[in-house]
Amino acid sequence: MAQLAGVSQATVSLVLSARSDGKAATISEETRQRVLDAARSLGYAHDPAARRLAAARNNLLGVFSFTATFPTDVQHSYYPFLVGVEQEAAARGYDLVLFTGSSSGGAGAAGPDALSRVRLADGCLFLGRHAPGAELKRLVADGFPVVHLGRREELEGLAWVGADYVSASRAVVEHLAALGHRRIVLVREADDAPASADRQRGFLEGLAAVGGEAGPEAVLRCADPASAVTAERVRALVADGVTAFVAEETDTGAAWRALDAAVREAGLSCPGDVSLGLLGSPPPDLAAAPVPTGFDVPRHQLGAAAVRLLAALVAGEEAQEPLVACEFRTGATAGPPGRRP
Amino acid sequence: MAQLAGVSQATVSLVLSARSDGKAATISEETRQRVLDAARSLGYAHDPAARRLAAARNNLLGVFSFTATFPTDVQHSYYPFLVGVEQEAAARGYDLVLFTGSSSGGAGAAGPDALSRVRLADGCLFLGRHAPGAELKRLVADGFPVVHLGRREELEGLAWVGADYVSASRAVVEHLAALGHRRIVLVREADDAPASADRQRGFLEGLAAVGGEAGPEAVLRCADPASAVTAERVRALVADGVTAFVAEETDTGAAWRALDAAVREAGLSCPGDVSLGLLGSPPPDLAAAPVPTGFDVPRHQLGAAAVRLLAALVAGEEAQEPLVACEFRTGATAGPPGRRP
DNA sequence: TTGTAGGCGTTATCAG
DNA sequence: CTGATAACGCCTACAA
Repeated sequence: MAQLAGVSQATVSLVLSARSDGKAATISEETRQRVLDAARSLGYAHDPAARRLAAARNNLLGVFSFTATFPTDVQHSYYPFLVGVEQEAAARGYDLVLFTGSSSGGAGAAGPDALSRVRLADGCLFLGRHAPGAELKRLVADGFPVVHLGRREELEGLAWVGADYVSASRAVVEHLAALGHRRIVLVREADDAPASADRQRGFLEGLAAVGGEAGPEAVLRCADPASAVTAERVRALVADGVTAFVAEETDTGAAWRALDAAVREAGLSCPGDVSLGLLGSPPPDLAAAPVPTGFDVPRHQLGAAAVRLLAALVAGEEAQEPLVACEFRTGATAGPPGRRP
Repeated sequence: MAQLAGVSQATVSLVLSARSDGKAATISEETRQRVLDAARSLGYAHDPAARRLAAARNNLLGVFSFTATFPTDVQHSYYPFLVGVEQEAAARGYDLVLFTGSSSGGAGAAGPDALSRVRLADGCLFLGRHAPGAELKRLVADGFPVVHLGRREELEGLAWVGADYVSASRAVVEHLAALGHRRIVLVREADDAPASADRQRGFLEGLAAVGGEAGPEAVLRCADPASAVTAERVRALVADGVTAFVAEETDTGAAWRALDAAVREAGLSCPGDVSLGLLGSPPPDLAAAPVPTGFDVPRHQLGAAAVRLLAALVAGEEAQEPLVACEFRTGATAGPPGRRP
């Protein structure tokens, strides 16, 4: 302890914690310097564990992901989010501690106290849709600041930030409508993720707003897009008056892949005969193809927004707007409706 | 606290810490179950901070990198190492805590206690060559388990793991020699990194071992490879009897780039007229080119080895072999010496 | 086998 | 303005 070197005992706490604090006048300059010198010569530093134990702040923000943080398969990693998280945290003077969920490989990860270690930090950010509700609930019930990255409304009181898929999807439809399209079909997968539901909702809203036909036949919900969305199917729909298709983005990109393949196989030219929209970003392996009209999820900004919210919670402030706007991408797959064959 | 639910008070500590411990006979099965049940129903879990403060283990391994952990420029990130680190940590039942060095953007990062927060964990792994010696020294002096990823012998008592560049470089030279080369030139940059020194040493050792000419003219040390290694230079050397070149790998890949460009510009065919070796892996943007004869740094394994060493230190065991072997890559840029023009 | 007491390093409260 | 003192939650003897 530094008090041995100086003369005081827990006065050191005052001078050390009030480093750049506002209330600096509470201690005499002399002892202050004495303490500072002693601390420096001893190479003294706070013990973060003790500091936190004593109900103080750590200046640490936790990040917990339920899949491996550094997957060998770099495909669906949270890297882009984490970039934003790290930048915003740095900007706000917070340090990051990343808890890897996959660690303790099946042992601790599954255990009931898998999440307890996040209490090392002042608050924690959760990534991934597999966050166990019960544990999160307990955390927020204990008053521990928690933010979930991704819409999560089932859990009462759980703060979250998410992309505004509804508005973004709607904007894509409106863009198509502005080009003259009225009969537009959404291709989506069968699984019921909030992100899918949001996109469909935005799609239907957009359709309704522009006076398009928003009946149930406007959405193609298929368990296996590859086999459901065939060339004949597309040809038939086009013959029936459909002039544009939009696909939802998923991990696999199955809907977009199927749509793309079917149109190509049907011998339809893309911006010419039919217009295509993608409710999200194309899978990396299709990035070389003509860039799809659609929108990009602002992953960096989402990460940053999550950190902002978490910082607010830690500081005891109120939550702000959880939705982050997506960025419209003009792309090259949408044009005026082709003449019906 | 769980004692309210059960009947005991710190007995809970015994049963909870002896979870899968060897000495299980120290507590009666009945109270044990009672405590366990109470803990489960209350959702109780250790407070990691308190646990650590009480001189116990956390089961947390720290990772500290001095550059951004998630750089926007994905070029020189530690990602490949971290993959290995995460896997090995998971395999050993450790959880990972990643401290981002760049956070606290210039404020806390530079502060004297920037490293103090790693004490939250049972030990810490340091990545990057900018680790401040003084702070590391203090950490090891305090008996805190520390492992540095990358050779670091100047700091007495600092444990480290690194790639065996010497042997790997030597192997490349010996491969060339086996093909018949005797006059080989090393192109390296001027800056004095341990990794560069190691490669040069291995190069010279190899040359000496095969009876090649290992004089000082065998290594081209240039501040700016691009301007120093020109087509004429290469042509002159070849005319003088040099049949093979090797370049060191660096962040920028400048040496290899320069060599590659110069040879091409000199109108020399690569496996035909001259053989080329790369002491490391090619930069990503040159990965499409014919794969260079050389070696790959086993980044995953390095990360894993670092975790193993750190775990050993935490457990109070002794350090093991710090060097990890690189993997020879046959490649397509080396063949028998061409006829001298 | 279990409960009791002391201490880990820090902050917060409250007298001097 | 400063110095005691009591938590914070847990662990490790030691005593019952």
